[in-house]
Amino acid sequence: MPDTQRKILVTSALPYANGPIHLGHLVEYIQTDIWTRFQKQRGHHCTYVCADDAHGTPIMLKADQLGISPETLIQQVSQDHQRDFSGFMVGFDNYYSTHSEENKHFASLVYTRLRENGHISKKTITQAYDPEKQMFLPDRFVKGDCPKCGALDQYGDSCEKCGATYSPVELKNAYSAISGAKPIEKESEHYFFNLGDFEQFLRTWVDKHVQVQMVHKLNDWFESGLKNWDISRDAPYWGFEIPDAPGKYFYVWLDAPIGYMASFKNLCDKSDLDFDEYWNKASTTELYHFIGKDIAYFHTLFWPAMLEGAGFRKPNGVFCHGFLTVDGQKMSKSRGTFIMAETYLNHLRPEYLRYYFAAKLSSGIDDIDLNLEDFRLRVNADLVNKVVNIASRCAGFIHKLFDGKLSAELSAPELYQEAVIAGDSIADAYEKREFSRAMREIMIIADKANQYIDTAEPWVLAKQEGKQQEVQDCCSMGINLFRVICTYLAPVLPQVADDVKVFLNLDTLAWDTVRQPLTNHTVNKFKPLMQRVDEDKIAALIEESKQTMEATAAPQKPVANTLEATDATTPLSSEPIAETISFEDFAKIDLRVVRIVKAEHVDGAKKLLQLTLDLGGEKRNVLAGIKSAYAPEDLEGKLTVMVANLAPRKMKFGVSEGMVLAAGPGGEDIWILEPHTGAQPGMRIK
RNA sequence: GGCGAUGUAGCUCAGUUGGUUAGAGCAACGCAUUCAUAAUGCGUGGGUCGCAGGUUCAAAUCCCGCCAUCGCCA
Repeated sequence: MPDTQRKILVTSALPYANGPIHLGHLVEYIQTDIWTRFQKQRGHHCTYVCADDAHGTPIMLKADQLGISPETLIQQVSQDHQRDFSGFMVGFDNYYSTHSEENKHFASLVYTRLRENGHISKKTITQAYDPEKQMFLPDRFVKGDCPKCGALDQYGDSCEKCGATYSPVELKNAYSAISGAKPIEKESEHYFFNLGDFEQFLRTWVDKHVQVQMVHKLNDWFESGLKNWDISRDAPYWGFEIPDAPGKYFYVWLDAPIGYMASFKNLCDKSDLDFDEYWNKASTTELYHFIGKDIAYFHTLFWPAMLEGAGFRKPNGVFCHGFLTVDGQKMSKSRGTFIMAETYLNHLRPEYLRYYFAAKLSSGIDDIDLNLEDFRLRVNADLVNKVVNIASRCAGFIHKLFDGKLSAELSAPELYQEAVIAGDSIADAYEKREFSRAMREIMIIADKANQYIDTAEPWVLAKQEGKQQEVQDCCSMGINLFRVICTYLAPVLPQVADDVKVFLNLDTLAWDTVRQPLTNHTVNKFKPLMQRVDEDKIAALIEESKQTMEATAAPQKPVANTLEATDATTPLSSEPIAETISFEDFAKIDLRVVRIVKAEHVDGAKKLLQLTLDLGGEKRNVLAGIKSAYAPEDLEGKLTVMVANLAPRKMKFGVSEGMVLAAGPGGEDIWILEPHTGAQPGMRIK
């Protein structure tokens, strides 16, 4: 038991209830879960709550598309989410929903207190309105042509082609993404939370409660001025109606963080936890929120200001983490690296990923990369080859020669002591969320254990007369070190921890129990605790991810209620087949197979790559706008197709002598053509 | 375009307030070993610390510029 038992409430951000959990989400839940398990293992009273974020326009519309009620949708999604979390051994003490009585109560309570304290104001604003569907349209639900560059079919807030930002009313040929109708402008009175009232409070609060990297970013926001926050939405809206304001609903982001309170309240009603003890203004309990850096604004400004304004306690810390990339790039559906939690679990054990994330997570906000090859090698080397191996190589002797009984004394007490002392630094690393440091320090103990066994050579002693005691001693020593290591790894590897308890015949792996080594103690027969990550399983995972994404990509397009505009997203409808041409017209275009011998970045160019193409003798320089989709090194050596007789064109960054053929809407989604194997540079395509 | 973060060995990352020949794990290579899930141990090679300047007796570390990646904003 620790000297003083802390009371800690921990949350992860609430996942949005309109889609499945993927590996990107899991960085956060695994990080939080490890930290929570660590606190519990240390003897603190730690409670981990979460919930589905179940309100808002996207959910309303998705339910509509599917022809089900929002209640049914969020019910189903909640089940899927909880299945996935439990599959990854994320051990919430309570998992709830923002669509709940408790949340309605607290959202209203927070709001009315803010209003009573003068922090709510009203203002009439003009927004895009869908006359057919009779609802106001969020920016993302208005589509049309970019007013700057004319790119077709862009969202109402910004252009993906040229990056321009604008308001939906500026779009040319605007249409509602829901009904296809042309939006009109309409006025409505909105309710605002006066964030500006809290500037002084926030400036000092932020300094002490969020990571330094985040403070830099927050300073930006402070300098540009805190704007009042629009917290109301007009009916029809899927959410809670605002008290004394018929037809006005709380914006989803208002009641989402309040969901932390609601979930905890729900747990209090089922247990002996006291809500007020944790949430009263002067609470001495601790409150921490783990979130992604993308939602920092809500959690480091709006949320503490709301709590302050409504007379509740503020968090002790808001911990931001970075995003997940896979093999160095954003998760990509076409590459099969957009991996759903469920898909992962069809192929691989959750603890592999838990360990890998732990080995890479720090307290900072840097993105972390899941490099699949590194993942396999790292997990196999550390967990199986190093850690599990220790037990595996000692257990046989103990079991066969000594009937499972460990020696009465440690043969290398100083080494054992070293491992116990290392626990202080490891605990410090866990506490500070420096998980990568913790894993590194644990592996040093594992290395030392293997070195120890190598030096002791029990397999040699076992063959010698009168050395039985030494065999038992050194193997007992190995088992003892193994126990210490597994205790330190327990927050990361819950299943292994449970299995180790059975093997070692222990009923707890509480942190401090390692101070007392296992002597004269009988252990059970050893069973392999973990298999290596199989290369084929990873390949199968990627393959299934590709297929799943292809399968879901199609039906996700709104089949919806009406109108032609809904299928505007198919390639054929957004760009109809061009006018018929004669064969002679086609024959004028000289298409050739080429090899990309060199591909490099162009200084100063945002979209272009410079390609050196080999036509089988002749070389051409081509500037291609494919930088957003390809890294140069991925192209070199590959074959593709170019228009060889296109007139050279002078561009800002040089002359382009032709063009390569590619398809796709742009951005990451550009695919260049590649001939089947056998084609040779210079061959004409006809 | 503005702001911020990042850029260290093939891969993943450490590198405290500037201070000897820049570290670890994995991978590679050599040797040893066989108790262990072809595991382990010892050893070797491998780096213009993104590029180019500057400050300093001394720079991966501080300053300026540029490049790349990522994010936020207009």
